Amino acid sequence: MERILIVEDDLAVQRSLKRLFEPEGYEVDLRADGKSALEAFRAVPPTAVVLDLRLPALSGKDVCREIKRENPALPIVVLSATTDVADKVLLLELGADDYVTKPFSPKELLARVRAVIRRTHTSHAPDALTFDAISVDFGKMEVTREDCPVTLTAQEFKILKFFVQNAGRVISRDELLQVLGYQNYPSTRTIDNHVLKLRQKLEKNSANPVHFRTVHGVGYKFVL
Amino acid sequence: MERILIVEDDLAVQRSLKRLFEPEGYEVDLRADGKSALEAFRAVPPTAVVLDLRLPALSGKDVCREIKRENPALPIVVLSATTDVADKVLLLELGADDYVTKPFSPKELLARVRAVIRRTHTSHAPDALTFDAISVDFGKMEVTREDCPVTLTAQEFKILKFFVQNAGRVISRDELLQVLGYQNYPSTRTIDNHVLKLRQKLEKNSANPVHFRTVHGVGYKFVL
DNA sequence: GGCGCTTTGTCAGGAGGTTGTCATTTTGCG
DNA sequence: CGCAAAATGACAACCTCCTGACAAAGCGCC
Repeated sequence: MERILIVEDDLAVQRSLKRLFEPEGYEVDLRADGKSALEAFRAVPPTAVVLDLRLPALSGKDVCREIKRENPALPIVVLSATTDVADKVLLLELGADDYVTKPFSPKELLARVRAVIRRTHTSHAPDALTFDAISVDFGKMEVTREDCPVTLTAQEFKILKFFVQNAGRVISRDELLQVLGYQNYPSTRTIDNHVLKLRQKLEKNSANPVHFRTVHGVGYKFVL
Repeated sequence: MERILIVEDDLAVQRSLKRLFEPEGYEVDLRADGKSALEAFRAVPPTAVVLDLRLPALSGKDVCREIKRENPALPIVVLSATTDVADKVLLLELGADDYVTKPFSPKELLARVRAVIRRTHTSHAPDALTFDAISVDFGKMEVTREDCPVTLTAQEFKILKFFVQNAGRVISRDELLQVLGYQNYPSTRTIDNHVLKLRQKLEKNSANPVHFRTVHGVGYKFVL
């Protein structure tokens, strides 16, 4: 499902945003300051970001610039308290994709977030990736191995996608659980099972995995 | 063959743009002022427009606005002499799809033009389409199956159209709700029903759908 | 190397969520 | 009012994913 990272320090606004997005089927990740927002963004890249400009610890502008630097494709909608045109210009310069001025209508915010998501979704061409004899198409959610279609479940696909996006890096189980949208962790066996399935479906010899390596005591690492 | 309408009054830049696009297989239509640009645009709609901001006769802004008014889907890339951000904001508000500031790198301009073309191409469907024994005419809103006319309701047709336009891609129910013009209310059961109808009307065996596939936990995918 | 503890691999149910389908109600429109 | 289309609700069928148990493997310590 789609994750929205909401960065907003006012608790009342936080709550109302949560109430706005969750019933619409979005998963909401609430952060109150810029530092923790960046952490959350790095841990699990969300589908879109809703960013308040006035923030403690790290200004919204810095957060915006930093997120765009690391992931230019990730859409950001800024909540701006002022209607000052200079601000808007600045934001677009920083790379924000859209902005809504406070006080904002919930419907409008929702519409704008959806718009930026769709914009990036459709313009984000069917990016695919091939390695070994395996090719992965993220838009179609299709995977083939030696030209044979392999069916992956939604969760398996999420994990594979995260692996591919973070190829080479060691990834903890906790991180993978977050990818699946958990905060209160289910048993650690869960991840193992998913990795098992991925190995069975994608590795030549699932007993001797080449791509989905286990890093004992830490987690997993996807290579190539 | 893809046509690029280039609106640029500087003859030297004209020449270099021509030399940039023609070797890439584009047909180039050069215009030096806004008035003649609009004439050209109305005579033969190009695939994309490259528009200089500073123009005689009619300002680039007006041309941009006018073209977008008549054909919102036509992508426009603006050449802006100034790096003034106020201009950029204005352009995006006028409906420009992208902008490049002078002096620009030819490679970058080419890339951006290609990007906007691809963006619109993927969402622009042909007027008619045939698959299996089914043919769909979007202009006439007619569908036939094995030469028998099939009647679809307005909503069913909208969904079918979106499916066809995004063939192969996995589509969430939320996205489909947006297609029907909703921001929120209807339950996701509604989508299921519409898909059910489409399957009953178009699939050979609606119990084993070939074209309207369900992607468990995610949404649907239309193939072929 | 051998022992024991911890971590991971693997499997088989079962709970819980998701979807297909139908009947029914509500909406929209002339 | 009457009709058609759309939305809702209910239920069953299905699929996933989680859990828990056990086996296997890795690591540290002697």
